[in-house]
Amino acid sequence: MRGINKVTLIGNLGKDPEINILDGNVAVAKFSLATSETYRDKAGQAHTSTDWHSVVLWRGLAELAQAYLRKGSLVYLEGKLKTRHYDDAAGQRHYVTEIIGEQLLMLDKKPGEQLSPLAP
Amino acid sequence: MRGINKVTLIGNLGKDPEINILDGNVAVAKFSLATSETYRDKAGQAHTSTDWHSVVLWRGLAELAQAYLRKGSLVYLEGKLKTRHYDDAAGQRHYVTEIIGEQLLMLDKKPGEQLSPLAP
Amino acid sequence: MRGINKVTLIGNLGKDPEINILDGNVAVAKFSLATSETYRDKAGQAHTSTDWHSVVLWRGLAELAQAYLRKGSLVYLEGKLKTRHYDDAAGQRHYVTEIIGEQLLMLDKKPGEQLSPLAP
Amino acid sequence: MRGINKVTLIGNLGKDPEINILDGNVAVAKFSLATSETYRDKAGQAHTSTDWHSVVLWRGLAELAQAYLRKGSLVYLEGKLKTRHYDDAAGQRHYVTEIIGEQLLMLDKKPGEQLSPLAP
DNA sequence: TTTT
DNA sequence: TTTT
Repeated sequence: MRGINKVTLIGNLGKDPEINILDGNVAVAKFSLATSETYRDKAGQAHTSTDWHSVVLWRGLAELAQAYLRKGSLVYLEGKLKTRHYDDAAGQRHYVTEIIGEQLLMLDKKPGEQLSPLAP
Repeated sequence: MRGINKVTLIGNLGKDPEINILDGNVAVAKFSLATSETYRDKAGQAHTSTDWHSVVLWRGLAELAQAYLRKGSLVYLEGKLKTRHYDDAAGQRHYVTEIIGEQLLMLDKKPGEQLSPLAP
Repeated sequence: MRGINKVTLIGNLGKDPEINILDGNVAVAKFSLATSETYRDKAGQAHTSTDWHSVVLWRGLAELAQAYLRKGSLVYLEGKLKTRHYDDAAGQRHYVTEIIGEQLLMLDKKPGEQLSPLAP
Repeated sequence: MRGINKVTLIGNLGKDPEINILDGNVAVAKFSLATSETYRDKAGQAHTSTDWHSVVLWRGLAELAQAYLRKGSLVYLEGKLKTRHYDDAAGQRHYVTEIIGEQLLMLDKKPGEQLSPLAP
């Protein structure tokens, strides 16, 4: 049975994306994305709660991120959830859940806007 | 700025859900959900890849899970991503990403079907 | 500026799909899909409300529909909204909104299940 | 069987929203929303295709639209599809499909931005 | 016109 | 750990 594994986020980048070029000239971009929601407590007081998401983009989407995304950029992102694991020096297993991006929309890009280059 | 944090899954429970009743008679259900996709490699060979997701349901949805979901059940689940952390005995920080369910559809429930009780 | 145009439905076919083969051997399938929701009125009485959607599938998805979908089938469908128009004999313009399917999951397909052939 | 009926749009308003106040002081807002996508033809030429959607907002969301949305505004909208019908003077039945908004995000609102009042 |  |  096939299934559905889909994530939809609208939020802001916490930092500039980190770009790596792998063997075969394949680009990978990673960044944290913050999604915020506001809610009211029982006393009617408004609060903001923020969730952070680890995003990974491959190939063309990574190149888009390198060219157009910076700390603070507002994006729409669609992708799938993947959880991988590694074992630390003490032999403890760690799990890392990432969103592998499949569609990206830049929501605050001004046409022709000049961007500062990414730190190397 | 408010954002969007939304997950949509269709998949099968790996085991019976674990139910806990917290203070104030609040029910919580946890289970792993498998989403599978099939793809073809360069040789045209079909492969199945499965992702596992940690799902948490609260209150009414947890009671639904207790009453109607079992190992193997096929469900549609909508929710939001939350990542929490804890420090292990060696002082290493671990991150855990869960999907907090907000809408649930049972896709293989037969009307009047008799379910085995959950293990205590 | 690019945008997002996405529809997600889970529901049942009202009738068998209608299949047409166009020039160039391109298959098109059309069917109505019912999505139901239950709600409670102010008196606590449960009601069911049903919406009907016009679905259009092209090529491979149309062939899937021909082979595996029948009246009553339960499906997950993802697609985009398209509104087209035509003028009737009295010169009045009519608008028709359809969902062009992009992803289809059969949710009640039994493996190896034998299906009655579609009426010609 | 309950189902899923969900629409997700990101696009721009074609005109200022039309606001009506019904009996019981219930606000309704209506507007057309354009979603655009770019694609390349076989010759590699880029084209833009636009779809128009009829959006209806009720109560609090209608008041939000009145206060903050204008022609050209960029919004994220989630809602459900509803198709209603009416018969014209010639006795022909017309169908109208609308998106009943359930969640709205303003994607280009500057904090404190001054908006021109809606035409009465 | 579907389904529970 | 699921399912087809």
